[in-house]
Amino acid sequence: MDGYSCGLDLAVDLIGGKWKALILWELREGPQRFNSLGRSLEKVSAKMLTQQLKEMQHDGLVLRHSYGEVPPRVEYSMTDLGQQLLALLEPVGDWAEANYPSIRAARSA
Amino acid sequence: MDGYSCGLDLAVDLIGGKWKALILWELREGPQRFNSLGRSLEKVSAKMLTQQLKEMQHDGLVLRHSYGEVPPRVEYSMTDLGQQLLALLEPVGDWAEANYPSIRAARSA
DNA sequence: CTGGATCCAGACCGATACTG
DNA sequence: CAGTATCGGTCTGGATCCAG
Repeated sequence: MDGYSCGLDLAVDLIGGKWKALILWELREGPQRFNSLGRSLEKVSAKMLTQQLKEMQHDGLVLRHSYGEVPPRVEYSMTDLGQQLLALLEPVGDWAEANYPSIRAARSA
Repeated sequence: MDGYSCGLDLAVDLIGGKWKALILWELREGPQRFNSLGRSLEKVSAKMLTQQLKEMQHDGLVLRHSYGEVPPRVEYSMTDLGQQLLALLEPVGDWAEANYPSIRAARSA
């Protein structure tokens, strides 16, 4: 496991980025184009989106498919690895949403 | 959900920090003292550890108990919320560890 | 449309020294 | 032991302009 102390360490490295988990989430219903992703994520800049997508490609979580067209059309989709990871992340998101009141309460205490 | 676009967004905010998931992990077998945590995490500085623990207290994930002793003794433990979250994070860690070979392969490709 | 390149402010984080 | 305070370098991330 190289420099990782445990699996969780590696997992944080894979999706700890500010946008990566959300990118997977947005891809849950199928491939999306670059600008479509950008609109879905609203607050992400093109620069960040490019950067995070590149890292996720490099980690084997997403796939980039460029149609060789003009004007350009590029679609991003999840790999098998990405889909597996998202499947584990969904319960975390559901839990967070369900416990939002508790978290709010803790924060305002 | 205030500024959060979905539950996953909130979850990333809760444990997206570089050390938070690992702190929960280290607390899985019971309360730990400040320096003990620091040694377990190895590469974390006292400053970072303090900071992340504070945020996690504020979010209701960990509890800080100070025995009013000299020399000081402070123990950190998980709240119920923290334990629930860790339970969901463990499969993610297990998955990452199991798929480490695939990830390595993707990275070196 | 899908980016790349550059600039810049602020956040992040490690090292060090200090306190109760 | 369990932190706090400060300094300074690095990295993040937004804004802007440019290219194929």
